[in-house]
Amino acid sequence: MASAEAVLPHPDVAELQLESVLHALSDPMRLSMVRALAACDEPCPCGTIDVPVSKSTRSHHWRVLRESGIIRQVERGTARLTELRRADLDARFPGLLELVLRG
Amino acid sequence: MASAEAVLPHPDVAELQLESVLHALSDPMRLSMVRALAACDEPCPCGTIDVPVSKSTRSHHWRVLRESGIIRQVERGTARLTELRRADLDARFPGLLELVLRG
DNA sequence: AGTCATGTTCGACGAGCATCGTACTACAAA
DNA sequence: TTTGTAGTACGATGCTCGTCGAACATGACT
Repeated sequence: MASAEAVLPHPDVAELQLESVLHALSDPMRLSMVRALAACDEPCPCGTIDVPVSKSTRSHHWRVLRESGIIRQVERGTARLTELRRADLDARFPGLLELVLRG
Repeated sequence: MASAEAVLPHPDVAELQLESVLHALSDPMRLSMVRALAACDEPCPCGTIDVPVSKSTRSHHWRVLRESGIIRQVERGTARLTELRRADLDARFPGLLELVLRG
């Protein structure tokens, strides 16, 4: 059958808060997760991005990134397809993402 | 006589850490301080920028901004002349400051 | 000298956060 | 059905951070 996809709650583009975004990106672990995610060119299960922390901590970080509007997640089966909200971030904070990815 | 100026320790341009800068800017109070500072076109005593916190808290925030490399401070008399490190920030993280000041 | 202004430092307090392990949910595959 | 896989939720722990007041330092001005 067609894959059942459930969308999680995400902040709208207009609701993105600079403080929240900066705070989310100021954590080294989350920063590396964002950079790793940028290397994928398609939405990928967040489990495929490995970071040296426990499963629950990783889940926590993805939540922070999602709630600040940096990533978008869609549930498919047991997996949670994750991608950067490039266009939204560029629209709201032009240049920020590029800057962060360059390091 | 010539005004006695003492320079405080500042991180070098090459030492600026993205995480530290983002963390410093992710606090609403510090963000407003940076924006207020940007409105001055000359180095001004940090006391002239008023924020709704106590004197010691304000001092703490200036220290965080200085140690992350966002501002430069020079002592002159009892005052501490403060300015944004625009050129340094632009060199290291192009576009970031402009983006932050725009909101 | 004495006083005022500018700003730091210190200790304390409360809130938030990064981290973990365990328990739990839900889909998939055998 | 049973087992495995992907991920969340919860409670606990320890650290960091924003905040304050009080004390201190230092230069300027009378």
